[in-house]
Amino acid sequence: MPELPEVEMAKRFVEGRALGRTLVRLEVLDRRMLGGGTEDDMHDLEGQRLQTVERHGKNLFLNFGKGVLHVHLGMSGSVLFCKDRYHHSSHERLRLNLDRGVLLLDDPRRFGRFGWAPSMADFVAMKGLGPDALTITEREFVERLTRKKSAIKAVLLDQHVLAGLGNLYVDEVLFQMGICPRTPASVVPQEVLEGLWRAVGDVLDASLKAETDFQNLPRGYLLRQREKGGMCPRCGHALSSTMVGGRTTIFCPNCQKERCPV
DNA sequence: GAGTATGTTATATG
DNA sequence: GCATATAACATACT
Repeated sequence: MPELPEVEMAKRFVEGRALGRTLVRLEVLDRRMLGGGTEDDMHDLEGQRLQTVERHGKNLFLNFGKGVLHVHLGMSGSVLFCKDRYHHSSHERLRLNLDRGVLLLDDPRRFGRFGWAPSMADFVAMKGLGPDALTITEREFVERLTRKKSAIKAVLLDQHVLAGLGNLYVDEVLFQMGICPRTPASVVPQEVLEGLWRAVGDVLDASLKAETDFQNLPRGYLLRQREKGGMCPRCGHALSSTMVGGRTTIFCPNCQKERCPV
């Protein structure tokens, strides 16, 4: 589920239910998922009020004043809320008992992480994350991509370059721009990189507008076809599947052959 | 059983 | 240091 738009939805969800609420008791239900900080650090947040909720890339931060609770949803994580404190979900890993209601982190595959950090900025610096994909400037985007020799898909997936895009949305923006996923970033002309920057913003905005439901995306989006193994929404050619940067990559061999080294 | 999966990190190799 | 590939993590689903 979680790339940038899904995490942004989770942020809004938490804001709507828990902003201003006091964390009465925190329960770590799976220590294997502990990321930064110690369990004691997390318990120090008890008694504090949730002041703000922030996001950087795919990372979510609940700011309790005395530091932030960091959450990464991994491949299968989701945030749930229940009014009833006796309610349990099938794969809950972290439980935040509030003065009204309970926030749960549910994650079947346990690829997610949670922990404590002094602030979002500290966490981002410590991990060396690139700028957030939704707020990066055109200039910075071009600067960060233009000298990379790796396949452009691998560069866009690298959270140290740009934080927030995952496998599905990278395929989408490359499709929108007609760029072959294997093209080295360094051979993409500057004006095309500028267009790509715009495509990143447009695709993320469209996904948020669709509330991350692919079927609600505009016609002409690759994400609507991905499951069906179907046809290019632009030219009708059969979509291809290949591996780039170790990930399954769906693309249209007809629309995305510009400078393709394959 | 095999193959696949929206993520990240460690490790090995050139 | 960079680029690339691979495995590992843990679980669910087809």
